[in-house]
Amino acid sequence: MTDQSVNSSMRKNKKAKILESSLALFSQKGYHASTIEEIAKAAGVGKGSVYNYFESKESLLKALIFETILEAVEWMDSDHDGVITEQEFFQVIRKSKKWLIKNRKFLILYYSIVTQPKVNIILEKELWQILEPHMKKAEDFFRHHGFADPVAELRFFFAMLDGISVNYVVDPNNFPLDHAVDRLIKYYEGLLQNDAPNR
Amino acid sequence: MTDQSVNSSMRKNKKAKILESSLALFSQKGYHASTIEEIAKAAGVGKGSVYNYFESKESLLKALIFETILEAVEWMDSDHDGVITEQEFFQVIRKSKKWLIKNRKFLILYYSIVTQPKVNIILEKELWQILEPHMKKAEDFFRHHGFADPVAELRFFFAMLDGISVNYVVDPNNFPLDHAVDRLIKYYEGLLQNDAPNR
Amino acid sequence: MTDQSVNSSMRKNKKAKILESSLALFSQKGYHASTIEEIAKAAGVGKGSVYNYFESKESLLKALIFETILEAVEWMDSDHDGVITEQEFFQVIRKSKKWLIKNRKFLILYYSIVTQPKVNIILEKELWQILEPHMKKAEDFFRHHGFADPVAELRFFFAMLDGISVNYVVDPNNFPLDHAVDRLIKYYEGLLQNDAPNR
Amino acid sequence: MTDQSVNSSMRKNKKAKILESSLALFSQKGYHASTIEEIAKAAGVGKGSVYNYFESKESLLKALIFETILEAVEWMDSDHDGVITEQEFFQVIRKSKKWLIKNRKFLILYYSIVTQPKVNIILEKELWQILEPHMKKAEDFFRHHGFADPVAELRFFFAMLDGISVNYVVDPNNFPLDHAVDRLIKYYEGLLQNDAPNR
DNA sequence: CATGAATGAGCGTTCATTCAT
DNA sequence: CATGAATGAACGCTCATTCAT
Repeated sequence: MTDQSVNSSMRKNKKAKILESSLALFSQKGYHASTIEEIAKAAGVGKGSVYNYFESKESLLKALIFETILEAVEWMDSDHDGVITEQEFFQVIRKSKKWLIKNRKFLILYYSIVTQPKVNIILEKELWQILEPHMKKAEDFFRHHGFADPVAELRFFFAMLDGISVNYVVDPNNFPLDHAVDRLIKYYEGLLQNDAPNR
Repeated sequence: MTDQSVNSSMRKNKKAKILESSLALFSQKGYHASTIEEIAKAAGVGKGSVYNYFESKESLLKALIFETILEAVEWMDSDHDGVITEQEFFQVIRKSKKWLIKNRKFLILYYSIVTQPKVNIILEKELWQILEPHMKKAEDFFRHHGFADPVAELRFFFAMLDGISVNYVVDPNNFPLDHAVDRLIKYYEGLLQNDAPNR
Repeated sequence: MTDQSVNSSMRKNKKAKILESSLALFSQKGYHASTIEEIAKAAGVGKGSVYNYFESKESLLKALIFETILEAVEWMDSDHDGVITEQEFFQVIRKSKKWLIKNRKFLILYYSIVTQPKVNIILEKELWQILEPHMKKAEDFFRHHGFADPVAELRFFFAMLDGISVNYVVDPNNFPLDHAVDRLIKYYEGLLQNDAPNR
Repeated sequence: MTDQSVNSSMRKNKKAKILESSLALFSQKGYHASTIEEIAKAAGVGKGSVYNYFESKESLLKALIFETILEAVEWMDSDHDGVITEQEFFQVIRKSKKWLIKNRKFLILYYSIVTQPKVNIILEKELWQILEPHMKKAEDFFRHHGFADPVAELRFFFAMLDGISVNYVVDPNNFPLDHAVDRLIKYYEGLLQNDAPNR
């Protein structure tokens, strides 16, 4: 057992603890309803300390989101060769499921933020810079498989993932996640093997 | 119709104006970030007047949501015979698209609310009472078409709708709504016509 | 049975009803905590009507107080000959007791008002004009009975009455009103019959 | 003592300053008519600071009342032997006078509060717990002096004190406090020395 | 006169942020 | 860096008062 694996609350650094407790609170009560004092208390630090690590409540939110997004991108994109194979495509879906389960709290927060235009605009630009290269690769994947409109195809694909995702995070105990992911995989298996029609 | 009844701004009654402006603001800035004063000003009424029509900010939110949900249910469920035919099923999808476009603001609000557990709990129970009978009918539809797990099937179906919905409302200018709806329709056409495999 | 004796709520005029219900509410919840709307509702009239009879909430309060004070003065001072006899003096005490019981609500209000300097100043002057002549007569009573400082004597006498009064109105069920009034009467009987010492 | 500890206005701690200024305002304008902002300003602190020391305006009021009551009980009851002698009884009266003068503001507030049933109920129970043991002792005093109804006797005694008290605090410049206290003392001297009649 | 919808000043309270220690 | 007392802008909400009907 390495030193880092010692249980969370024991010796994580303060910044990480603050991120952790703010994620827990934001996802549970919402961003506005969570106070800096609660976050600090949950992180086991003083209220003022939060401001030693983050400029403001809003920048804490941003940091939280980017941290997880970057982590996710990293995690998904294990192969950096710039091309997505069919095998990798289905791999991503399966990985998504695991990631979804692990990052439920984050996703709740993410969807509640992303649905607020005023807030969304702030994130949008920066997020896009991170995600764009990966999107391009995914577009190419659909393009190379002969889809007439790979951009639309990609957005539809993400819509399906979002649909599953949002339903799972909101109701993790009842939503049939396995069933849904299976359906999605079967769907794209059919679509990709198929000769032409749906493209 | 007397002269006084043609008063200023289109003579919509105040309650309706308040609902309208609060929907606009809630969907744009979020529930918490919108203030009663803004809502009142946008509705062209005094701050205190809001409280002549709604008990509190929260009850205004609730009213807003239930009003639209009930309208939607009514609108979707034109045929009250208790059974959904295949034709009606595809009809619902097509109607959904129109409703989505018309109720974009509402949906933004809805998704931002539904992803906040604390708030969600308040709505959940009451909403469920309204929606349950319709869900049962939809379940029966899948059951009668030979699906092994109609409940899961239904949730998957709604996940797909949610996926399209949430992507459209967040980015209406770029999301390929028609493409996505077409894909969805084709998918279910395949699934329903098919002899067995996917069920 | 005369026409006026028909039960209160039946055909009292509106002004009287408003005075009645405001007294009930003011004494129960306090002046500030009672709203015009409550008063109006309790009086069975519209909110706006209160303003047809009284200029403001404050003037309603004033009217309430002066009305009862004048009534009380009238009631106490049945004999207008300008002189208080010993018999009349004890009569007043006994009458006070009855009045106390009848006007408990008023007295609660009165004491809560009189203990607020800012408010009290408003009343003080006007009240004094009403009460002064009667006070003079009472002073003379003590003076004629040989008290060295009739003004102080009078104030002490009223302090005793106030003491009994405030204790009774605050706790009418437990305060031994009869006992207290008896003590007071005996005390003054002793004082007045006595030859000299206490004066 | 460091230099910083001699800060501005006498370095009374903030909580004490807030209590002081709220007492001044409550007694002058009444509880409801005094605002937190005024209190804060008078105490030389920010509005928000009041809430660092007191949960709410109401709890500030309660703190104010209990603080003084407890102090008073302590002050009056110097001898804790559980028995009141005749000498101590008269001592209490004389002490009361001094306390009255010192705590005029408090008493104005106290009487204005105690005459509002709704508010009174909140205090009543807690106050009673503090005062009860002392009342019992006073009851015993009257009992041991042969009074037929010591409970009533005690209440009458407090009524007399209240009468003097309320008249003094409302009109401290004109009310003949010394005269009244003398009268009261003489009265009880007579009553206690006397053989029997009045008991 | 009677009414109650409309109003906005003003309240108690919250909370992100600052800063002296 | 760490802290939490101090702050005041800003909020939701109340209610005395007005006024069109």
